Amino acid sequence: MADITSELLSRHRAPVDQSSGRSPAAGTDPQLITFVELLFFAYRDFTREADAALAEFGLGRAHHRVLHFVNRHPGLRVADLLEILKITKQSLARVLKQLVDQGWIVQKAGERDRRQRRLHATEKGVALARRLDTLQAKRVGQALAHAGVGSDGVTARFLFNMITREERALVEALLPGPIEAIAASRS
Amino acid sequence: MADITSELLSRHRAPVDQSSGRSPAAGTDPQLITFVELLFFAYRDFTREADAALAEFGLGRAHHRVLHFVNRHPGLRVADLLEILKITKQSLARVLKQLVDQGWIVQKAGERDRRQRRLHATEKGVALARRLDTLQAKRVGQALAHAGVGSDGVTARFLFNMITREERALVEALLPGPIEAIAASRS
DNA sequence: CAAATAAGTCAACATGGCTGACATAACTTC
DNA sequence: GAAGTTATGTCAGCCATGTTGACTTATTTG
Repeated sequence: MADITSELLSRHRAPVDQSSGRSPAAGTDPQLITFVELLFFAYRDFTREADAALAEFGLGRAHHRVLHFVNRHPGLRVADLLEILKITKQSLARVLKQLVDQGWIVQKAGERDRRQRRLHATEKGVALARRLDTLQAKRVGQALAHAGVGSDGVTARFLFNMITREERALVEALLPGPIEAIAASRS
Repeated sequence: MADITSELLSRHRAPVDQSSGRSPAAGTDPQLITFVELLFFAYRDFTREADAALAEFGLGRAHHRVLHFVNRHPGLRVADLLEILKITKQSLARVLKQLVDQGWIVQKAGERDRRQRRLHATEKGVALARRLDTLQAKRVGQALAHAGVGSDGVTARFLFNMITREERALVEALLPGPIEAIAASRS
């Protein structure tokens, strides 16, 4: 391996370009762009382990998202999933059908409204969801542990405020409690 | 609109399921799973505005990523982009070709090594990159401003530590300085 | 000069988004 | 009870963006 890495790693001493600098977005705090990049890299790696585990079963990231939220919220309806994931019914149907056919999720008609298909993870589905959750929770836990004083509160609030304002109430309703309670709890 | 939202929003009072709780991943701090979900929602919305702006030009998220890093690091090589984005040469080639054909990016043969195609954003490319950066930087800036005491340092360290350990040095080399300098600067 | 490297290319395929149109069952309203 | 609305499912096709594998070309390096 000889080696891209060496050039990238040595950039501070030997920049790739004569001008040596980054093009700043005029009017934007250049520091913020660094956070934008960090978020890209963080998410890139956040999903990689789970994706690899899912591939063992021929599943993809879309299946993961559905299984995750169904496991977290037993009895979730299809319409709820559409709100959460912001995808179309047809996109959801494709992965949901596979999850049901392969025995990860079961559908039960709603008791009050029998048009509804309340979704539940099967035993097998719960086991997979837990395995994936554990992978991602470990990464998050490790990152929080090294983030410094007040990391839980700050991180919870930061991520929550990245959500589009109109969506925040909806997300908060899915969480175990108000965001401020979460921000305060593990600190 | 009558209305999914109402059921989701009322979950704390009227849970969808008799058991009323979430299935915890045994052995995993259940609070951490909340952070996993927050990261999903944060990223979901982080990308939406920029995606919409890109659609005006018939471009997608993949184009954005390439344009962003080329703009940030003028003279970047194809091999560097592959390392950063973790995609294959063929995937990159497709979007890069479009960006070059449409005049967002130009390629210049390397001076020392004429096999290289050093990439640069054109004036038009810089303008678009800035516009997108500004959108995302504003969102991040707003989220940081409401995240509480020490938000910059904690968030920078949190996101950086979400990156796979082996990749961190590479990312750090792309940033304007060591992560600790970034974590310390805007605090 | 031979080998290694940087980049590009062709072909085929998978995943997961999208639109539009239509079907079915069950609930709600008049 | 008929008519309208709602929850869900489905067919068909398209697009963006990822993948593998095989091969080419130009250039640098040993």
